[in-house]
Amino acid sequence: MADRTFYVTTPIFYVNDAPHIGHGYTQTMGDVLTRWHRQRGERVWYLTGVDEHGQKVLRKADENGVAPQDWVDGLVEREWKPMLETIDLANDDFIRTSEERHETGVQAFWQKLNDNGAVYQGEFSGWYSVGSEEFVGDDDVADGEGDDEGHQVSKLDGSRVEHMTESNYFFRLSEYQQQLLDFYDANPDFIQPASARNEVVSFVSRGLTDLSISRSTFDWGIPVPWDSDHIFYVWIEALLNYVTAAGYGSTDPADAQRFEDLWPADVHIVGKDIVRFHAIIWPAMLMAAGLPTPRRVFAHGWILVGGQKMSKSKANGIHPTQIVDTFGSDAYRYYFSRALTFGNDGSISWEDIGARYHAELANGLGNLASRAAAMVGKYFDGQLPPAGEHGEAERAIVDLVASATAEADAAIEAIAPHDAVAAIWRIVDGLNGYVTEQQPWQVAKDDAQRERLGTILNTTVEGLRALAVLLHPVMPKATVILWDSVGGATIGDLADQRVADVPRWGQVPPGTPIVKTAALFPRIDLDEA
RNA sequence: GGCGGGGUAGCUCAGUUGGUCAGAGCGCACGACUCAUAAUCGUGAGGUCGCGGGUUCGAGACCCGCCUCCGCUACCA
Repeated sequence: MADRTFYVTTPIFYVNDAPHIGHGYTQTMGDVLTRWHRQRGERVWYLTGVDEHGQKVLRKADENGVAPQDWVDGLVEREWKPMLETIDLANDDFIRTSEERHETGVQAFWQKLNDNGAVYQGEFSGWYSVGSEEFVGDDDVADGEGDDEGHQVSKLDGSRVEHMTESNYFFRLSEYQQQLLDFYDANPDFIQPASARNEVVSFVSRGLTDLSISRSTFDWGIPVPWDSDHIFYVWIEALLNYVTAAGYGSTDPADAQRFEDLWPADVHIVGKDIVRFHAIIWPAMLMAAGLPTPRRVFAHGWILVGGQKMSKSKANGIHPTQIVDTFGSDAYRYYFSRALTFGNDGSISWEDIGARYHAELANGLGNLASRAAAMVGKYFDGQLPPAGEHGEAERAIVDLVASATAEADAAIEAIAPHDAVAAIWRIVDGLNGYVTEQQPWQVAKDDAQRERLGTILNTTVEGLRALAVLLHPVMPKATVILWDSVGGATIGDLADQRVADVPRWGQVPPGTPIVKTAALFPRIDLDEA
């Protein structure tokens, strides 16, 4: 039992666009992780949210002729919050960077750094587009052609840019190079997987330059408290969501208490494109503020989309809804947990989702639940028979559940949900094999083997009981149905079941009604889907 | 250009420190069974582990070269 809360975050996603498959993936993995920890009996806090400031949002709002706050309000309500429902996320908090709690915390944080000398005023120079009134990144500048021959232009909107210098504030990031390297050295697991860690270490080893933290050319952001002409550079305030959401900077004692309990975060789940911000800038900021650094930053890979059906609807990505509408949220969550190695790139395809849905969920787990309930119904009037003495086959199942549970738990600890699901699936396969080999339908023909028949079905139902608990973090909905089907109500709420108790046999009392429910994962005609 | 990660059965991928490591799942073929969502179980075919050298008694796994894919190489997020 943890003495403090297990705190997990996703990145806060930039609300420039609608969510796509990658966002859903990150959130789902964090959800599986945190749900599992809850079932270990730990206190858990799972944070996700959105990043709403910055030039791109402002530009998008301008293009649509609305105020930036109205623009993000619409997107968040219309797209981002509904997605949490779509993929069945059990997040504890959802932070928006335009919220007051965030602004307050950000200003308190940077005021502190300004006070202790970690910030100074300097010159920032870069390509500036007078037309669109913004600085343009070096990569977004190109040689002009035609009328713009001899000038540099912005690739974003084609407007001419000129090299300009403005006064703004800097964070003394360069002073943290050695401290960071020492930190990585002392905490080899801070950045995972190793490939991400290597990139970060080599990057920092090459030297760091100070970081510009404010902008004065536009105003969609959080004001710098000591200079109202400036707002904070979006990244430098967005990162702070992890602490502001946890209560940092609030004057309410309850928030201070909450922050004490939550911080430092146990895991920041991030995409590998933003590792640098989380593994370099973020810890340096925290060091400067005298706050503890997060325990782990875990970078997951890219999802590559193949197959016909999916690429057809590509545009700027695939919306999770497309998958959920056809296969359901459980299957969606299962697929991403199982089919991709968390931390590596992986490919998905509509065909593969369909194949795994049928082979693993419908034929594997769903059919197992179905055949078990059907036999208890047929041979024992739907009441769970008591188990007689366990034979070798039963002992093998009991051992299998124990070892698979331990293996899955260790995999979650290592942030390898794909391994956890694979371990749990050994139980599904083991039970299907057990039922087939024990041939209860044959045993049923012999009245003298009534007890033996009961033992087989009792063991199968107990196995399903274990599966319901172990798979609950991955498939919250289907497992509740399964739990009810195997009489879990006589034990308690599924969410209250502990991982550590899973291997304990004989939890469902004999006589408990075993109900054959509608198919957990009905077969789907994909030609029509 | 520099740094880093890949290229393993039709497909998606596992393969710590070199010696049952040539594997899994899916797909396919054949067989068994009928409780079940035309589901389940068993058996089998299939690969010169990107290419060429080298080290070693022995190399997907170590070294060198090459081909190819991808990521990073900071202030759009």
